[in-house]
Amino acid sequence: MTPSKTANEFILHWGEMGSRWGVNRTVAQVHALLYLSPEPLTAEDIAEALSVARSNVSTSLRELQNWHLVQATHRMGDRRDFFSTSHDVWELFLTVIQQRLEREIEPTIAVLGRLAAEARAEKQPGVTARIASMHAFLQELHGWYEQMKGLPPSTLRRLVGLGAGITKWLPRHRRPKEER
Amino acid sequence: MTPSKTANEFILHWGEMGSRWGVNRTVAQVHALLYLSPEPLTAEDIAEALSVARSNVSTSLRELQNWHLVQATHRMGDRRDFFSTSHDVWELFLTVIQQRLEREIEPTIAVLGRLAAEARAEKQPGVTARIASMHAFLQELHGWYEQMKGLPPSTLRRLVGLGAGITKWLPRHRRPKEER
DNA sequence: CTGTGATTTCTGTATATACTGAAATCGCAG
DNA sequence: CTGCGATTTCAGTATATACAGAAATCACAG
Repeated sequence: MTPSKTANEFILHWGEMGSRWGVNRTVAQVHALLYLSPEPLTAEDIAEALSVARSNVSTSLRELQNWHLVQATHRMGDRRDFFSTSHDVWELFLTVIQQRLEREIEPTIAVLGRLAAEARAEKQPGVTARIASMHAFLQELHGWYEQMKGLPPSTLRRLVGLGAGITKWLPRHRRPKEER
Repeated sequence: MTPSKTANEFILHWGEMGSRWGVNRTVAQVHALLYLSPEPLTAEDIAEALSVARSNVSTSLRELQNWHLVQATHRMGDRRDFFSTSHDVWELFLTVIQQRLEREIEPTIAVLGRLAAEARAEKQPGVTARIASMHAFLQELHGWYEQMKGLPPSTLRRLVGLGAGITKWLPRHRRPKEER
């Protein structure tokens, strides 16, 4: 299972991208390999294709499974695990967003809520205001995502396709409801 | 300029978040400190507040300036640089998005375009299709952003505020319940 | 020019993380 | 139970990156 030259370049680039976004290079490479592969691969296939230790692949696969990006499947009469990932880019994207929200954004929102209260108690109006702004911003973004993820994928794609064009369909600007 | 206990917690959390997203911890902390500070700070103020070497602050500030997140200002009769960042969270967010697009997504789109062509030339239909899907996806997302960034901030906020509610305004397309 | 404070650059070191290879564990067949 | 392939865990090592402190540079006042 030696990837072609092109596949290899893709995998290397993806690994590079991963590490820039806080994802372990090998983890990203494993995912890229599975994404390109037409059929599920064993851990050993992967180790060989990427020239990394078997144990390293094992860890990376577990990580990818925890992120719900990779699934293990089985074959009759074969005790090995076969790993695969979705080929639907939108699905992958939404999974990553979902996970990063759950693991990082939601806890951060909780912390900021607490810190805003603390700053208020400490009578630090400036700090309070800025922490609260950040808190409100993340909540807003989170709420937006929560609504979006409920939409059928086709609608989602359509919205992205429209781009700024959606403004055409909006009713004339009413004063936005400002809450405290 | 010793930050209060709450401010400190905010800064530490932000540093932690930064490193999860591929941003140097100190860089993120410096930005967090400036975000909370009511007025511009000197590099020395920052080094003291964060207990890091002056040189480290210098490097981090340069990085933040390259990202257009921090600006240097000056005061009459004072040779030192004073550094500040916007207190507008939306503005900060859009700046980060813009920069990451320019530095990472756009180059990636270019690479994927080339790789898709290569794979096609190599007669690898499966690989070609998957690289092309990824390429198309990133282009779509990029195009969407390009259109969105042209909108006035007020419209942008309004769209986020609407969330999935926008679908209510879309013409001629099957959607759950309700009619426009 | 010279001196001085501010700032940056540079080099070596520390630290966090990734990674390997070996050992331990698992799960099943015989 | 025993043996064996598959997988995971673990401990030590390697590597990449962050960081400190010293040296160099800069900018300007006198």
